[in-house]
Amino acid sequence: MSSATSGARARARVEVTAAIKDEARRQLAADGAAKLSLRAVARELGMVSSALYRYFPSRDDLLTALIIDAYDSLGAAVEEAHAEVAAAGPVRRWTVACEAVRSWGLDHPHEYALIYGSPVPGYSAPVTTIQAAARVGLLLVGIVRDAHRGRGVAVRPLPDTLRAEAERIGGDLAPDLPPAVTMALVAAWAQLFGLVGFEVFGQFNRVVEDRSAFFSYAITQLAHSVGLLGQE
Amino acid sequence: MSSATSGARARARVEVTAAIKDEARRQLAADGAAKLSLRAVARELGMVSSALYRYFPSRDDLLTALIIDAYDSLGAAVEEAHAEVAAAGPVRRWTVACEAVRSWGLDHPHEYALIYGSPVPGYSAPVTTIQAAARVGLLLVGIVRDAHRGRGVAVRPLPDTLRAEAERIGGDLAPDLPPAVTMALVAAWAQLFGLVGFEVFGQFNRVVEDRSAFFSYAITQLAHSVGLLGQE
DNA sequence: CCCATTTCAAGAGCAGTGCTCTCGAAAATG
DNA sequence: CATTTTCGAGAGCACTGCTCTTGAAATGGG
Repeated sequence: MSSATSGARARARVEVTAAIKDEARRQLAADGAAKLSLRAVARELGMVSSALYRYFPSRDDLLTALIIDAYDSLGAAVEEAHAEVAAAGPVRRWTVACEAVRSWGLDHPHEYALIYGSPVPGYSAPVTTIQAAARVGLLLVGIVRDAHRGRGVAVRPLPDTLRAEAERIGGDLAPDLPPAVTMALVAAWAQLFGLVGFEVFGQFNRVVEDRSAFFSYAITQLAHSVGLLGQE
Repeated sequence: MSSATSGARARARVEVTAAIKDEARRQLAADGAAKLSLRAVARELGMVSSALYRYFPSRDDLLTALIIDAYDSLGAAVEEAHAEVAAAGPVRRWTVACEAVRSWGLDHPHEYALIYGSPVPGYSAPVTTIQAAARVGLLLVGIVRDAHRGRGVAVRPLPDTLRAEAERIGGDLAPDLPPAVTMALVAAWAQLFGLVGFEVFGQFNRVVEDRSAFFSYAITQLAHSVGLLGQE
């Protein structure tokens, strides 16, 4: 029962697993999560549907694997885009990271819906996905923290009610950040995905025309709100 | 072929249609859109599944009807909550409206997912839904417009690139609003649903503990961004 | 090296789904 | 009253997720 690699057998297993995920990802990107069919995946791979259950015990498990991959794909895309401007100032780094989230969402609408739209399988995400989901958030934290170390950020003061909460959140990942900045950053994090989600899901359809310009404006406002620009 | 009411027959038809939607809404609220089954709805109503197709030509059409109803339900909830503080200042009106959106989302997570999560049926929403979808947005516009008429709102200046866009958007529904306010309002609109969506879909799960306090803080920041508070 | 154990693909089969078609009864219309 | 339209019921098709059994491989210990 050892999960260790036992030679050619184990190698074939990871290969088949990867092939299944690849084909599933293809169907997901083409038709969305609702139309993803285990039987169609198996058919396309030339195997019978019951064989597929040796690799994924259920459709939801396959979907969960795709969710984690989607988080990873988004995280990698954002990190890659950010890496090219890692030496620039915080505003540029912030802008590039946010734009990368938007680009990825527009390029992968169904994957975006899978992770930031309604959670399709069970209700609460397995713990495995949490790490993958945190990548973008952590990168944004890093940008703001560097800016704060560099020259101090100015943000609207925080109500006392939230001081403890902000210190608790900040304690885990950015103890050097003032509580007001931590809280503003969490809000900006959610708001960024609100902006991208509205565009990806067509909520801007008869409202906003020049969506690139609008998004660029909106994330600049967000940069303000976390103290990356001028005084606030 | 007249669609006018032709007596008892037409009355029965709207009654059955309503019963179908009610039962479908029940299943939607209980198990989510993915598990909504035409056959189960028919079974529960004591009719055979094929009879249901006389009222809704497909599952997607039934879902579309539920989407419109969900938009209306949300719109009504927000308008009702707002009506009780219609005489108060703009900040209170803004706060109450945003809180009503959050409450409705937390109370109806599956309906919320249906309209603001991934669009389940076809890709682009039918024109019918647009009106229903606009209710909350229009209410927010009204609050900010009143505030502007009252004593003028102050907002960060708008880049020239977006001036035309802002005037186009504002021209349809709030010509008296300065372009910078219009644009900030559109952004705040999307960001509000980003905040609610993150909470409803569990994205705050191991991050934010006191979500009520956090939300209250975040929408106050949004009120700032549309010029409802202090300077800036 | 050989034999017991595990791993896996294949097939049949079950319960459920959306949807279409036909048929007969009932209601509405001229 | 006769005719047209409307509607419910049933059978049936193609599809889904999933389970169980069967037989052939590959694996690993004696």
